[in-house]
Amino acid sequence: MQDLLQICVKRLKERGLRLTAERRAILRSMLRHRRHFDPEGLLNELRRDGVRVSRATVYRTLGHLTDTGLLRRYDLGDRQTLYEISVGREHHEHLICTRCGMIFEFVHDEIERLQDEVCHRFRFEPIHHSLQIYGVCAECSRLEPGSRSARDRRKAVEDTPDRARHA
Amino acid sequence: MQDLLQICVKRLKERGLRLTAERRAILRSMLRHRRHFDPEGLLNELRRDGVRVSRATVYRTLGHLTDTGLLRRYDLGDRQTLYEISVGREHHEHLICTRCGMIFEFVHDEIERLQDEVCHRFRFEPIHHSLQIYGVCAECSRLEPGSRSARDRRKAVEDTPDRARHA
DNA sequence: TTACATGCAAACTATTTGCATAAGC
DNA sequence: GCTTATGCAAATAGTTTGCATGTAA
Repeated sequence: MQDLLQICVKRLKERGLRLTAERRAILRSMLRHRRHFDPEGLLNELRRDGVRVSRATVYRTLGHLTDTGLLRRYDLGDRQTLYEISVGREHHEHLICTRCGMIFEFVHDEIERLQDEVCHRFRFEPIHHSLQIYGVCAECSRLEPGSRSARDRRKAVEDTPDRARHA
Repeated sequence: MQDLLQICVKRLKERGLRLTAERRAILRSMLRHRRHFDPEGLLNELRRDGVRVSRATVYRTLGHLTDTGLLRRYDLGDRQTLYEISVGREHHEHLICTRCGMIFEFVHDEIERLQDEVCHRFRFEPIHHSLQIYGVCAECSRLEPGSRSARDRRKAVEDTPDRARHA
């Protein structure tokens, strides 16, 4: 994790981006995430840690980090935008439970290979991709016969952003 | 196309949804699209045709049609939400050119099969999925050495919503 | 010292909602 | 006639931007 920070700092400098106190704090905070995070959540963490940083700066910084390839941005629909560190992490796909909002990840080489094949056929130069499968996770189909929308449920669990939310 | 209208009308009635003049106009308008369309574009078409309908009604109706399975909604990221008729159309994936905004579609049974396999492994019950590959299309990599963002370009071409935008 | 970054508040975009009125069935 | 749908305008959520001020290099 320390070296990840080094890599990020190096990359920023290479791009002529300045290492401000705010950016340092944002890097530190985002590097704590094993998985994805969203801008608002990151902002909350920063505030909780006593870091004074504006929402605008968080958005601007996440944008820069995405541009420099240090972050990947995923648009999961329903107004959910997630970021995750791309350094040292394989690209992966998402299973999104529409009941509890839980997001599972999986890596699938063969699917990736087939995508490349398609791109080649279209003479399309792929930069990145994003596969989301929406449905009902094992726990939810076991526990809940009714269904709340992912959005409602997400609001209810927003303090437990990174792990399974089942009991 | 006439029968598609019949199917839609039938489905609405089954769900106890009323066939208002506005909904009729929305159905007529959306059924003209061979491919995807977006809410704002549809609204513009309706207005162009002299139909008086509010934006709220368009959104509400598209929501209903999606709920009843007559439409599929795709969230392509970068604030693009597209709809397309699902009746009589296979599900497909998207190649999105980040320079010209052009969207290509492809169907890939093997990728779908592998997805089902993954879902099964996770005991995840898939409802729908969405695969987007972002990159540069053949024309763009040939024509334009520089690159405008998809968003900028999209604004420039918003009057040609459904076809290739090259030359 | 100078170009780049920040904070603030206002703007923006896509979408949703409350409520009074209108109209299918 | 009862219930559902509509239009309007205001609300919402997420994100971006203009501008004066601050600061890394």
